[in-house]
Amino acid sequence: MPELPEVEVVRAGLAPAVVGARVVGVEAHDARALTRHAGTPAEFEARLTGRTFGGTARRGKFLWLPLDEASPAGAPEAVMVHLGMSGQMLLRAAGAPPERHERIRIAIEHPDHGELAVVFADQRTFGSLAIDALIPTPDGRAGGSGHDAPLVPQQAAHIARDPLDPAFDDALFRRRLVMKSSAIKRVLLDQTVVSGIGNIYADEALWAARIHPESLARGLATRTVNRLLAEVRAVLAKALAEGGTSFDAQYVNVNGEAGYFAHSLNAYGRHGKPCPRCGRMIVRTSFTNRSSHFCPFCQRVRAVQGREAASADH
DNA sequence: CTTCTCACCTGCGCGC
DNA sequence: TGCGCGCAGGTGAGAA
Repeated sequence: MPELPEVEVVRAGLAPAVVGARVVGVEAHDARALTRHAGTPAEFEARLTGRTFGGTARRGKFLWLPLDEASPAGAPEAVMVHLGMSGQMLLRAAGAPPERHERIRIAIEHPDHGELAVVFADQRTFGSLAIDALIPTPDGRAGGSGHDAPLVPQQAAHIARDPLDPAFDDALFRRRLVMKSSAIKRVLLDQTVVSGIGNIYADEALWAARIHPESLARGLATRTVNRLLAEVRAVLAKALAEGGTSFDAQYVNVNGEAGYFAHSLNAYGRHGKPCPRCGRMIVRTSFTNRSSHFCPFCQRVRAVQGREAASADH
């Protein structure tokens, strides 16, 4: 369940069960679920057992659970989680039967809630867990949402802050857009420019801002970029409030429940159906091994290559 | 340097 | 029923 709202639903769901809980057992069934982890599955199990979770944090689509105790070398660490395309973090009763596509099970003991199982299940195995070092943020601000520490996992340090992060720098985002000679949709999906946006919310935000996905990023007027950023925030916040987007049982919260934002989609997956704004057909085009969905009438290409330099400053 | 393609996987729904 | 094909919410190594 991969974009920002879905990952945030998972983070918020894990927090009450995990913070303050001690790991009493780890079973890593599948080494593919540890592709981001430097050691072996056995080493992961041994290193995590006995540790205590001190919080939950998220930046973009990266989620991490800081550990109370430092590493033997004295460095702060966290369990880093990336859900990939199909990962799930599920909370289950201790000893619950194996989930479909279960890859890793972490048995925990919480002072208030007793024994529980945290299960990482993942059909396509693009997601993974890792024990990763926490390093200081360059700006000294909190590393992500949900936790105050100015630390971020090494593996997530190259990712930009997400648009719902209070420390997100709008002016920096605008400056970086002006330097990009790519289509705006490609830039929205570039996690080093702005994190948390994936294929669904990119299409939704571009539809809401009435911007063609192939518009040249550096050709957008400042007011257009500001409108886009506002729509990105609006669609992410609304999707979060509705529990995320679920098309099937794949994308669920920690209790296995689907979100209902799929009912609020205006463009994504709606090709051949009328645009909710103008009534003309939404189209689908192929885009980097995936699809873009947009309204060709509401979303025109304005920023034509070769003309953008003259009109970029507003 | 920047930009872009492709591999990494499993499973589902569709047309034949 | 079965089979092949296209498609799916992401990422990052390596090529251009």
